[in-house]
Amino acid sequence: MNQRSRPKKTTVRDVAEAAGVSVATVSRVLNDSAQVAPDKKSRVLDAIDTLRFTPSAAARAVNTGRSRIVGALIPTLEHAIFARFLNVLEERLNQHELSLVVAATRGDPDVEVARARALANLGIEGLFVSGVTHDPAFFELVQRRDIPVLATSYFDPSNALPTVGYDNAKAARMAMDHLIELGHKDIIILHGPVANNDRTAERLKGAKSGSDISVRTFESPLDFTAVGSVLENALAVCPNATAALCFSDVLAQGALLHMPSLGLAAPSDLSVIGIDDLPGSASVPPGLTTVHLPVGQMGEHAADQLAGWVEGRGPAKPFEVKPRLIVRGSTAAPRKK
Amino acid sequence: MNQRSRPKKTTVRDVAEAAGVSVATVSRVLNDSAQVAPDKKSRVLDAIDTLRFTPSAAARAVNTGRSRIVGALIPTLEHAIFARFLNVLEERLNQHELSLVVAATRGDPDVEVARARALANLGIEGLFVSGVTHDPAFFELVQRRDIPVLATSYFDPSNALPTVGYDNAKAARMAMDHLIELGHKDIIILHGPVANNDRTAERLKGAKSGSDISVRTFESPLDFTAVGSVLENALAVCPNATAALCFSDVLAQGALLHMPSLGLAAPSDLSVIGIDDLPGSASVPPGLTTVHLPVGQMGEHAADQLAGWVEGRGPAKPFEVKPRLIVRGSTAAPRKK
DNA sequence: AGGTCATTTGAAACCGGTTTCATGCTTTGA
DNA sequence: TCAAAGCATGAAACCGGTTTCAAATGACCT
Repeated sequence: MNQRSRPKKTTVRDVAEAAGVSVATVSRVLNDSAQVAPDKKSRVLDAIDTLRFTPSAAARAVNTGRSRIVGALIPTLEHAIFARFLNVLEERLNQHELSLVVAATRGDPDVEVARARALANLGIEGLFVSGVTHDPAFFELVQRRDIPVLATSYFDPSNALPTVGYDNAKAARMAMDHLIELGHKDIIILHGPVANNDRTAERLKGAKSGSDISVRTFESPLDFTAVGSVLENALAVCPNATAALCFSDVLAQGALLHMPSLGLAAPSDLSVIGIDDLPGSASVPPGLTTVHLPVGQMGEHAADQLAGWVEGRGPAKPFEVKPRLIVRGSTAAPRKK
Repeated sequence: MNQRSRPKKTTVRDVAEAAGVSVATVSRVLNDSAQVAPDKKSRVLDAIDTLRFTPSAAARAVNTGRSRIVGALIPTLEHAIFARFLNVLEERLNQHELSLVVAATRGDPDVEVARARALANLGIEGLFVSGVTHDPAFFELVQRRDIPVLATSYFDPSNALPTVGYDNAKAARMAMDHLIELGHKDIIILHGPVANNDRTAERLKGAKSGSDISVRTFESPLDFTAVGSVLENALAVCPNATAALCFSDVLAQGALLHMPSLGLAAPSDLSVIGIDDLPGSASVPPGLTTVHLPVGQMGEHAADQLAGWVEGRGPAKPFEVKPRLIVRGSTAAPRKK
């Protein structure tokens, strides 16, 4: 009752017969797992070639207990910052001969659990997630199934989950300090959705700590267009604000693009600073000052760490990638009023 | 010699023993594959629960011959258009209980073959690729391994590969026609890398056909920043150009952002039109006129078609999603000279 | 009561690989 | 020269599920 008429795959037994050896020997040449006499080896290789034999990954996985697949739970592929991370992650995992299966969670904890379960059922050996805050059902699942989990886009060496990423509070703090050093005293913060997003929460904490500047925060969808009206509203509430700290370059770029229609110029009327450093941030006039998040580096280390973990070289060690302030044209000292 | 001390997984036999039934019965409740008496069924369910049993996907795959994994070969995750496509694709595949493993090819045919091989070795049941042009080794591989392949971002019902996507020539033609209708007669084309990219090649064909307007084409990296100097150079070569057709919104946005520094305003000095309709294209002043490519719809159909194929419901049927012109502020009739 | 038929059920074979273990053959060393 | 050690090899067990097949049970009918 096969769906596609399966043309009875050729197996190791076929190869063994064709080469006149035992299946054990075939398996040995398949994995270089032991010495086999040169002549037999080449006979096996020939048989493999002429029979167009390709070993079944599933059958191998049954024996070895290894699927060589890891999963990544990503809030959304649509944000360029995740796409860049994934790009590097996939490439690096490939070097470890691991495959990456992705699942988007839409930032919804329930979806995350559902997707995690699907990945677990698939037999993933390890899992990447964003941040350290997750549904209890998620933690129960991965613990029950004994799945190594690595948290990214977050750094906290004391967390139960090993983290590879940046300190979000510090990143926000860096942006804040830059504005303060320039002399800004009335600063508004534009941030993305904070629900179920510990990265945003950390940034808020970081921005508000370490100085006595009082800030007003405004939430905006992570969307170039939507930020326009949010910014307009924010400036209505805080007419004396001289600087806007945006927790994502998406928001910052959106702000810069919409300011002209509000009769505002950056940085003279309003300094704008972002976090991420997306491609394009350098190009949006007058050039977006931002805190660069080294997601490429993060991807490499995350891949290496999880690979090491699933290879049995011990649990992943937390690793911090350092954000870096990039000053461009969109920030300056506030104009004397 | 296990890496992680594997705590001898619990198996169907354990469950069978605990529930006092045979393994066959356990398998039956696992798959709802046949009637089993309610009391036995619940005993099995209980045993599964208390033993925290989770079936091995690999073992199942060995018997059924189905891995429930499909692959996607993507030039790069970094381009927003692919990210949007993947997002929808993944979600839709999930509804078919298929998992998606992604591999980036960097637009390099050799990398593509290598990645395809890795995916095949993984045991994927089907594969998405971009466009219909690929290395001979690629075609040999997928044919040899009998892997259903669906080409996306491309539509050509007569191609050997089933295609789900848009007609690239038509999309470019639509943009061109819009400019011509506005009265433009001197048009420059900015396009991304054409090597190993049949989508770009098709767009070039489409843009050049159907009218006697002569165009000059310029290649630019798909990069917000790089396009600035390419545009500058293009305008030096074609000082009388009144419109720029960009084969990707990335290029078009980049052009719009750099024009002020060249002393140019859109659309009065130069009309600019793109293809893609990225998020943000509406926000870049004066609003980018572009040809919307419905990649979300493409993702849904691609997922449905490939799912149907691997479920044995016959090969995928070509499906066209229709590009649509979206007129915003960046195009207008040429100024009288 | 006896026969037919549909429904549950478990023993055992099977899927396609890997791994163990005993065997026979070749070296090496005293 | 003969025992001890080393090596390549194949038979068979095994991994953790699914599926076949025949037996057992029970319902239905004349």
